Amino acid sequence: MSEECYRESSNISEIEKAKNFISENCIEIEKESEKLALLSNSVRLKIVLLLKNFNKLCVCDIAEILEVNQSAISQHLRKLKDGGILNKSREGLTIYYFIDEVNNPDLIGLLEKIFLFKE
Amino acid sequence: MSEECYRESSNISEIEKAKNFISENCIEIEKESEKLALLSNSVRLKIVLLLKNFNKLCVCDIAEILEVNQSAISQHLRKLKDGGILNKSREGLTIYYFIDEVNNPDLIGLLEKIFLFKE
DNA sequence: TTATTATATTAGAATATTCTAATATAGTTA
DNA sequence: TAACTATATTAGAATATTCTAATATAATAA
Repeated sequence: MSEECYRESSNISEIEKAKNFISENCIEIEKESEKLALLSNSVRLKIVLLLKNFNKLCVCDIAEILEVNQSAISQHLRKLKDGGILNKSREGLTIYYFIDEVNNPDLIGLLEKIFLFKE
Repeated sequence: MSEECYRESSNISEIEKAKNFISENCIEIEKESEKLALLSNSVRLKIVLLLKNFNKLCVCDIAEILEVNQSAISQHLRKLKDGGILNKSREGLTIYYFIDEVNNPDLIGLLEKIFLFKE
């Protein structure tokens, strides 16, 4: 697929540099886009922000706070956990979710960068 | 939809606080999740990173660099522009896209926060 | 004017996401 | 043990996203 235009390309070498930049960072970029996709759903973003502010919460509390049903919340939590953003711990029947800060050393800072509002 | 569990809720007032937090910030959270959605597609994320590093690029250069066809690139660029992340300028036949830094004062910093690699 | 070039738009197919409803699982309690 | 509670899983409907192919638009050049 040759998409190049015919105009005197101002900078063939710039394009080469750009191609190298992409091929060198492609895998990391794709990984990052997947993490961003986890945060790009507003329910999931709310869950992560809640856990940032309230430390840990159980499934049914999250469902009540967000007024979203338990099955949907469970499915979102699973995605966040599979994506390495959250972890969970059991206390009897109750399962608490929390941000996996070990796996995401920059997440809190990132969220603060995204959200300039103060809580 | 009452999703609350019957266990002695450790902290009714915490849940109230959490509900207030969500309702106070709901609109901003939804807006941010839409911005994150723009960056959560790997082709669009690559476009933004390219424009961060190479200042401005035309549609066909981007298509060539990313090896994605022109129509798809145009459609992604439109989304990024509609979302306020990019702007464009025409020079003859060629249309250059660039990051709208006025509208996104924190975007560059955010991208640097996301990508710890150095280019 | 006509042809050419770069970009934009559109329709629709293929795919992915998210929710609901139903059911399963696994601790807990009687 | 059986009943109950919190959470997880599943199937599938509704919706959204992304790409391809075809075509349109707009600036330029002949």
